[in-house]
Amino acid sequence: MNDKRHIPLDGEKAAPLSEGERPTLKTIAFMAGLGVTTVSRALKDAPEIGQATKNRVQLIARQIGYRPNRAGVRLRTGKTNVISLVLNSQSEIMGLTSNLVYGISEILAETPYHLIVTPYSPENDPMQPIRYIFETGSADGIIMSQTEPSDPRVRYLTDHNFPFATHGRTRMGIEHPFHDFDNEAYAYAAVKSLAERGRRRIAMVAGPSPAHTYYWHLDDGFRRGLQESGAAAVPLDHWNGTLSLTDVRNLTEIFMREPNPPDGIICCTGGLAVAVVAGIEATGLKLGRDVDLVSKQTTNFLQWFRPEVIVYNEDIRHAGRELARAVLRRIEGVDPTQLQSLSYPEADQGERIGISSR
Amino acid sequence: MNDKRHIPLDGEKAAPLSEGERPTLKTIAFMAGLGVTTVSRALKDAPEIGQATKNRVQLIARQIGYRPNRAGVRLRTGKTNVISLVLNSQSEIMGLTSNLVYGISEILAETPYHLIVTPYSPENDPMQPIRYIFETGSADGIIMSQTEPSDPRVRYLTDHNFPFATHGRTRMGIEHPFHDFDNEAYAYAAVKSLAERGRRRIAMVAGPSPAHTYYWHLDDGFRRGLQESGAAAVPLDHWNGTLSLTDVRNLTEIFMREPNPPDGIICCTGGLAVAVVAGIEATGLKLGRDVDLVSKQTTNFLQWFRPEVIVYNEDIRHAGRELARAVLRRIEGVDPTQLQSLSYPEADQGERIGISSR
DNA sequence: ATAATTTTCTGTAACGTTTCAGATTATATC
DNA sequence: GATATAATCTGAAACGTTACAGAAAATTAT
Repeated sequence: MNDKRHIPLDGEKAAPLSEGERPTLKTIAFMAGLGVTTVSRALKDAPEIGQATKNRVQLIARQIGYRPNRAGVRLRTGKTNVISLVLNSQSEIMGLTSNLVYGISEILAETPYHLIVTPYSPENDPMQPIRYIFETGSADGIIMSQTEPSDPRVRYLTDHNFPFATHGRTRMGIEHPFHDFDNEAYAYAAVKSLAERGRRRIAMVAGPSPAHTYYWHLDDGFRRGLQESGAAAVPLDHWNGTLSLTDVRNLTEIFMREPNPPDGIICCTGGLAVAVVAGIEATGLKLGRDVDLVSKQTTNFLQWFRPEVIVYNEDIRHAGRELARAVLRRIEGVDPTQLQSLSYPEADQGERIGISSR
Repeated sequence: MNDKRHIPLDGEKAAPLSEGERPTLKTIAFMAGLGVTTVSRALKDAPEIGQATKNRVQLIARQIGYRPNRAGVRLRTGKTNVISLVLNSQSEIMGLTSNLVYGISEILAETPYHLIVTPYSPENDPMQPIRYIFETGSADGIIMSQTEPSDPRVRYLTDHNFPFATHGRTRMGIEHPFHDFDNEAYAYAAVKSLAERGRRRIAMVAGPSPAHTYYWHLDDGFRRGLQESGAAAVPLDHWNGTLSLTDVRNLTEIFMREPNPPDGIICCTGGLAVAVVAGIEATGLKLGRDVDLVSKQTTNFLQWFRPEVIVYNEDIRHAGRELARAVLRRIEGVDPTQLQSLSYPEADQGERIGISSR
């Protein structure tokens, strides 16, 4: 079979005398005595290239450490091999950004994709980075967080058929890839664990964001839990959307001094829990005795802070992995309904590891 | 002057009938009745283009929302307009990654640069991502952390004259751009504040990384502080390099139970402080009474944890900004010695804001 | 008015890749 | 042995940009 090599005559093709230069298809073509087209196809295992040739070309490519020029591919095909992570640079739940980044990177590391991080400050329009990426075609897919029940970004990208995945769900009748923590299940479990401890008057500090979808899931789970356990909800009025932790602490203090304070509180982030604990303790009440606190955390630290806090963990790194897988598969054309996943609250085992000290 | 427009004849040039397509130089050239070369130059204010033409071209470009195609520029010029942030995905000091990213992004937002994040897992060779970026030319500059006193990455990039900036200094006789927190000043200030409170036997938990440069700076400041204040160092033997926080807690407990325990401890990260406090309290000793603790933190949370801890802040977002500015200027050819900066410990004001609750 | 000079503009080529439409060679068919 | 068919391979063109060398027009000098 095709054993005769095509020996190139001297000067038949411009010899790429590239010493130290990065090898290109031309380099390989020259070395193999083939055309660049053939090489290009051989490297991607095209069926119209002979097996022997493919092996030969691939061997050469491997030997000289050929790596396709991203700009060349991108210019010709429009494929960027980039995933863009778009997030709000303000609202940092402890370790959220880093773990998302690391989780996504774990998946992308085995692909040709690079990860571009595109933060936007809260005073800017959240649509702006989205439009930019779409209009300039600077990524093949987008991962975004801070999802809202009716999210214009989701509408825009869906309308334009641009691959994306959201951290969090929407409620707008559009099927799209997402990964979400099951906050309904969390709030439900939280109520149950309080009820188990005999707590009957329960309040939930759901974070200052009824704008975000998770608020409603929490609320659903909260209600379901109350219903089943027969405990009463203690409403937190006037806790508007833009509270600092200090505000939360002070409000908690006022709140706990009112007649009939709650004996169980549910927090949706570790940050809130810290502030709420400070407020509780300012009134002289004692955690675990007078009042129990359940909190979700994304980084193992509440146990160090107050071991009495009942903790559920949300694994953000896992979310990052799921989101990365989802966009990649969406880019491949997989149906959005196949790319929706939830993760569930993990009751903390009380292990005191996790905040890396390095 | 030059008022006569060059009116293109019908069909003189291939009319780019691009409806909905992204505008390119060709589009503008067609609209302006000019050559693409002229347009290209007009957009970058080249001196050989008439002022009137420049204005006209720039107006058109603005109107139709022209944005240069990154792949085109990159292929032609080799300029990627990308900065790569290379970091260890394991060693996460609270909020370090996110704040670095946000700080860098703040600066890059006003430039054409994008930020690619390239984490590497600790089991991989730290040189690998560096080589990849250099060999594939996938960025114009690198920002990296986890700097070591004799850092092979610094040597490699310097040898290859590739722009970079490090978070942390080296001690290898190479002048390179860096930004660093003045750990010497911090350790010194920490000793002084302990001495002020009458503490005489001081130990330092400098983190498990004598491999990293900052360890030595801490040590320098520690010694200087002791010398000036006449306090004694309590050595921490057998605290080897890979301790979990639980290990730290347990070691602290053992340590504090030995005869003549320290009455002042200095921690170099908030994570360590948490574990050390837990160890101290396990022995029944009381913070602020029996022993004082000074810690550095990169996120406001120690005050919430134990208000007794004496806190100094390290502003990582600021570090990100400085590092971004440094690489950018290095890319422009500015001398490395001009691109070295330090930031100084800020004694905490005790404000209880900073952990965003959103 | 003509030549010399400056100013302003232009087409071509190249960066590295893939797609298209063929071209060449080998193999099978009659 | 000629022809059809399949299997391999190929050059040219294009993606959008910039560098180069040069052309055309306007201005100045003679």
